[in-house]
Parts: sequence; structure tokens; C-alpha cells
Amino acid sequence: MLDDRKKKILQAIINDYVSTAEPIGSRTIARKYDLGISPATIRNEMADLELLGYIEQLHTSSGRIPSAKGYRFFVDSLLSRPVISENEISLISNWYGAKVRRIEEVFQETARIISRMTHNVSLVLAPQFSHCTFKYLQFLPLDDRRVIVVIVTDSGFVENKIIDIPEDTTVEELQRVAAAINNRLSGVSLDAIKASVLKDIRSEVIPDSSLFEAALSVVTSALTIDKKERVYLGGTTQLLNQPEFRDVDKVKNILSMLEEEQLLCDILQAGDGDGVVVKIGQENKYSGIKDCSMVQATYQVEGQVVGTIAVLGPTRMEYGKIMAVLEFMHSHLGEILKKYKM
Amino acid sequence: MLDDRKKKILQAIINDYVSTAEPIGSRTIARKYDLGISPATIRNEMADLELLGYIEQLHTSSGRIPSAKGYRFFVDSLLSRPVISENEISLISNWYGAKVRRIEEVFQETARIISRMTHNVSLVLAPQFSHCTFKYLQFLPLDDRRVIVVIVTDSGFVENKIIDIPEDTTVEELQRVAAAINNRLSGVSLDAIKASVLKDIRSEVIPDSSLFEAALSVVTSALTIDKKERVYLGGTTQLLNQPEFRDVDKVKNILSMLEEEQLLCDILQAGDGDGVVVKIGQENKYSGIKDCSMVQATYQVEGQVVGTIAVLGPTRMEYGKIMAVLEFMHSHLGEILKKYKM
DNA sequence: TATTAGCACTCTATCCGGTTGAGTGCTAAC
DNA sequence: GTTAGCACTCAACCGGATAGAGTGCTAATA
Repeated sequence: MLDDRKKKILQAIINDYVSTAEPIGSRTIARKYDLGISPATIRNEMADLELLGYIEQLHTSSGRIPSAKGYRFFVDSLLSRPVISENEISLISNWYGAKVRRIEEVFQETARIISRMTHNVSLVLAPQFSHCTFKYLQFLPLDDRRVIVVIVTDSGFVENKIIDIPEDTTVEELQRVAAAINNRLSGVSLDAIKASVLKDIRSEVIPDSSLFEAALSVVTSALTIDKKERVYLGGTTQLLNQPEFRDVDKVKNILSMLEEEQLLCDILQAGDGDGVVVKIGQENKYSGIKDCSMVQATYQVEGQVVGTIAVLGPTRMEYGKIMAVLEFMHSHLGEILKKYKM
Repeated sequence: MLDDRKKKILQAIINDYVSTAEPIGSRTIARKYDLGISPATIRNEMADLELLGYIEQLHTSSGRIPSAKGYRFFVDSLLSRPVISENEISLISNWYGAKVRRIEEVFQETARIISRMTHNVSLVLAPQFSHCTFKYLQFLPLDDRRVIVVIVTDSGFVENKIIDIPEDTTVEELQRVAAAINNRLSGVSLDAIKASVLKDIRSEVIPDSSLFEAALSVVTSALTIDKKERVYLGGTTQLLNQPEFRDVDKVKNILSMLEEEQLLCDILQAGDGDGVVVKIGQENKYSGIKDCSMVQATYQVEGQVVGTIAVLGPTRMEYGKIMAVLEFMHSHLGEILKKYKM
């Protein structure tokens, strides 16, 4: 365990490096931070810290920078978790009020707000459609040959698709099919429907109804799309402000990754545990971000975890601030969603 | 007007610069392109071309690069417009088949396909909801206090929103309100509704019905959102492969622009005329892309222009290829949309 | 008269050696 | 245990020399 003085020095190194992105030496620490000890002493302590693996040197005569282990210790033991100010809270509420007109926009705006406050890329994973429960399906007539199938879940998600129907289909027939499906599927979770229930139904009922087949295939397709298009990004250009991304090739790597929604979903869903979680450098499983850090948090609706929010940036990030923002979203995004009629 | 030899030399310069991104000199042209004339002659011709403004020099002893005027002449007079191959067409069709499950995905996939084929950023402006005609509105019950308002247009677009209702609202009452609205608005274009009709109605009917108010406000909000969230981007990382974007600050400028959907909408909608249009450098009105080129095309559904597709990149781009791809999309995207049930 | 060879010139990019400055580790004194 | 002093290291910066690609001009050539 580190003694008090080492902690203070480590803290100074991290604070300085986070704000300047430059390696820092003993002399500078002594000058900028009033620790009451000389550069020489700090040098000795820094040599120890390096031996212990908390800081590292790029080359023999450069200053030190925090290592992943250093950041980890900082986050776990040194960080006095700040909370965001009243001022910021009211700003956030204004931002939502000004921009959000419908539920999907909450996610996009959340991503924007988080990135604006943290100066880093933010990711918002919207609730998985498949966790919802099927409520009912309805046909809305469009013209002679087409109807819109609308699927409604208990939480009010609506999914729709246009299908062709035989020309001579009667309204009664449509209603009968809808009733049959609703009767069988109402209250069943979409997960379950996808997994097996659909097959069961198909064998239970009149197999020659092409309308029925079409309606079922819509349900299926509504279920299979749910994994996609559910990640909202904010502030991707913030990356380019970070000195660690001066190099275009590094930017390319990260941006390519951010374009792969499926990958992002997987990364975000892998988030273990509730609350705010910090993953530093190598702790990230996906190799493309092994020199980045990611702070993740879940959020809840009706007491159930439904989605994940995250901030991605260089390991040199303002962990305190970011954790505070995500902490806030973790505990308030649910309410906000409710407010905008989820 | 340029004589034949000057044209050939200009063509050689442009071809070479487009593929290498390096200024090219007389000696190299003579070596690489078999024009049957000596470097000295080429030098004289190049001096003329520079005087005429078709090419330019970065400094006295560098090779020449095409100017905007040069590219313009190339596009207008030198370019033998290629068409994309059968091979590529079947590739495209496969890509759509593999990815697209619903109508919105057509736009995203179109953007991806275009950028993949052109190696540049692509933009797809989805059809404006507001050009459609209101068909009807329907209430779908959710629970005691909430219903989903579904708005259907004649082309099959569906927009939905959840609203609160007074607890004791009867089904008949809902139907009556829906009928009243449908009666009045059916067949009216959404543009017109937004512009004025809504105000008229409000005064015509029972003003104390809060349900009625809520339904109308949903119609309004469904109309006001239509300008947003309708631009799909593809291949933003392609930018980073271009040597002209080696500089992170330039990348930042463009990427920031690409994040502003409203701006993109404006730029894309400004597209004058039908068919494929090329805007080179300064020809672009928006100052942020004055050193880029943009190739735009419209696409149609039912014989009506409903949206725009575009490719954005450095002025040094493969105009021929890009125009061919957009030409194809211009004439086929309509069908593709129909195929996926627009 | 149009083309070409030859030549002097220009300008960038690159390499190289010297200098500066921030930083270190070690040792000896406090 | 702390600190001052000192020799040492290394990246960054600067300036001069060089190489190379390219030009424009002039005179010779077909």
C-alpha cells in the first residue's frame, strides 16, 4: 500500500497529465504543487512509484506519465467522486426540453449531452425491444392490396411494416387473423416469441392462410431487427481534440469501430454489474480500444435495467467528471424517459 | 477552346493526380503516358494550360495539379461517362438482399453501398415526410390512461406517438375524435396541414375536448420532426484515407459538419435540377466544403422526386466512377424502395 | 513553324551536426 | 530521511548542405 506522500505525488502526476497531456517531472511537480518537499525527494518517490508500476517513462530523460495501474488506483482509492452541480442539472433539463420531441430523440440527445459535458465520445444503448412483452398486433388498411401491420408492446413501443395481401381479403378475415395471433401471443415476451413460440403457432392454425403467414413473418422480422440501430453516438469529433488522436490512423481505427453497431452493442451489453463501471486500457476486452478507457453505466425503467450508457476516450480522461455525469444519468435517465412517454 | 493535344495532356494530368495525389511534371507525363511528344513540348503546353487556368502550381519548381476549372472542363467535356458493370449491379443487389429488413434500412444500406463503391463519404436524404398526403389517423389503446396515435400517409409512412388521455375516455369518444380529424384532413398534404389547415380546424370543432387537442398536437409534432433524422451517412472513415485529410484539423471541420443534420438537409435540398449534378470546390455554397467536391443526384418514387443522394470528397475524386454510381442509384433507387415496400 | 535538346535556375524535402532544455540517477552533505 | 549538486541522457529545435524533381528560356533541328 502506498504511503500518504506517494499518494499525493501520484495524484499530482495524474491531475497534471490529465489536463496537459505532457509527461511531468519532479521539478515541475515541486513548482506547481505545494507538497513541501524538494524535487530530489519527489524524484526518489517517483522512482519508487515507477518500480511499483503506477507510473512510467517514455524514455530515460522524460517525465513520468500514469500507467494503467496508476489510473486504476486513482479511480479506486484516490478519487473523491464529485457530483454535478445544480447549475449543470438545470442545463441538462433545458437541453432535453429544447430538443426532444419524441422518445427516440431522448437517446440521441442524451448522447449529445453526455459528450458535451465530458468532452469525449458517448454511447447510448437504447432499450432492447426484445425485453418487452407483446401486447397486440393490428392491421391498418392502406389500399386494396396492402395493409400496415402494427405491433404494440406493453411499454408502448410501436413497430410497423407494410405487407401485401390478397386482393379479396375481407376486413373480417383480417380481424380474425389478428385476433388469432393476439390471442396466442399477448403477454408473451418478444424474446420467447423469437425463440420458439412462433413455430408452435404455425402448426396450430390453418396453414393455408397466406395472410396469416405474412403477419407472422412480420412479427419475426420485427423481432430480428431489434439488435440493430439501437446505439446512439455523441461527440465523435471530440476524439479529434485529444492529443492522443493527432495521428489520423488512430482516429481511423476508432471511427471504424464506432461505425460497427453490432460490435458496439456487444461491447456495451458485456457491461457487468449495475452502476458505474470503469474499464482502463487493457481491461477492455475488445482489442481496438485497449489504449482507451471506457466508463459505463446502466439505466433502469420500472426498476429494470434496460440499457447502457458509456463514455469512451483516451486513458488520460477526467474520470471524476465522467463518472459523475454517468452516475447522474444512471439514476435519472429512467425518469427522463418516462417524462417523454416511454 | 482547347486543341486536341492540350486536352490529352490535361486528361493525363487529371488521371494521374486523381490516382496519386502528387503534382505531376512534364517529364513524368512523357514517361507514363504515351503521347508521342517530348517533355519540352509538354512543358510548353502545360505553361499554356496554366495561363488558361486549367492547372496550377503550388510553387515554382513543383509539378502541376488540376485547378477547379480544370476539373470542371474534365467533367463537362473530357469525361466519357462510364457505366457500372453487370458484375457490380449484381453485387449491389446482393448487398441489399443481405442487409435490408425494413424500409429505413434501405437508406442506410444505400449510403453504405455508395461509399463502398466510390471510396468517399456518401449522403442519402430520405424522402420528406411532408411531401406525403395524410390518409388517416387511428388510436390504438395501450392502457387506461394512454393511447398510441398512429398517423398513416398514402404512401404508407407510419408515424406514432403515445399520448395521455383522461381516464374515463370511452372508445366511442376516441372514435368520434379520430373520425372528425380524418374527415377533415384526409387527402390533405402534410405541408398544407402544417401551414394552415390545423388552425382552421381548431376553431371549427368543440374546443374543450382535451383529447382532440392532444391528437392535433401530435399531428403537428409529427409534422415538425420531419426535417430531422432523415440524412443517412456512409463511409465517414473513408475521408481519413484521403491524403488531403492527413491533417486532423481538416478532418475535424468536415466531421463536425457531417454531424449537423439540419445543415446537411439544407445542402442536399439545395440541389437544383434533376439527374446527376457535380459541384466542384468553390461551386459549393456552404463554405465548409469549398475545397471539396460534391456529386449529387435525385431519386424518384412514382415519378416524383422525393430525395437526394450525394457523394462528398476532395476535389481530387474519381468523377467518372462516382457519377456512374449515382446515375445508377438515380434511376434504380425508386424501384429498390418499392421492392422493399415503401 | 513546331518540336526538341540543353542548361541554368528554383524550390522542397531530407539529412546531419550542434545546441538547448527538461529530466533523470547517483552521491555526498545536512 | 531529505536535499543540493553534478554528470548524463534524450527529444526537439535550428541552420546549413545536398539531392532531386521540376521549370523556363534559348538555340538547334526537322
